[in-house]
Amino acid sequence: MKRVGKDFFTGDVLNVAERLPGMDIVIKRGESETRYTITETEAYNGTDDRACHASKGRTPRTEVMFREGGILYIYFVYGMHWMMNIVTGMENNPQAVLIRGAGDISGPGRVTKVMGIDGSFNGESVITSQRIWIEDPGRRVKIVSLPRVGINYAGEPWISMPWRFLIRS
DNA sequence: GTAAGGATTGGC
DNA sequence: CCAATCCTTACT
Repeated sequence: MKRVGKDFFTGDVLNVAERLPGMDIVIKRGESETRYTITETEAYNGTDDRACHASKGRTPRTEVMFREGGILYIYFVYGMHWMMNIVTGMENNPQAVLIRGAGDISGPGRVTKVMGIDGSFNGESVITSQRIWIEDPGRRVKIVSLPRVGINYAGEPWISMPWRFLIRS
């Protein structure tokens, strides 16, 4: 079993966000497992990062981000899209990695739609879950980092931080 | 209770 | 360019 464990997800969000592209998300439904290679991520880095939901404090929605890394933070935006994040870091240090692309899927809203991810996955542990986890096949991939998308409201310097990570194709 | 706005997407 | 669509948060 190549399932990625707790030590990886309790590490710093920037390290996790940069290393996830090239690893696989595995979704198990019934007896069938589907693998999607992660192609794009973004890091949301603690209470100082004005683009991170946790910068507004510990609320019912952001509560999962304050827990120990390795669980999912799933939320609903624009009245139609689910966003999937993996919480990272230690307890009380709210961080998460947004999954923006996997396999042939481009865009975070499409990722959750194709994978069947919704609010029922919020707080679920990718370390122990029997329906979603991460595997590391040991692929060598080149990573490009760029500014994050859709967070202009956060202002500088957060708009310009190169915390979006993609596989260089 | 009310209001504003969003870590997006698809269509014009 | 802009509408869709509803949840979360802040404020009265």
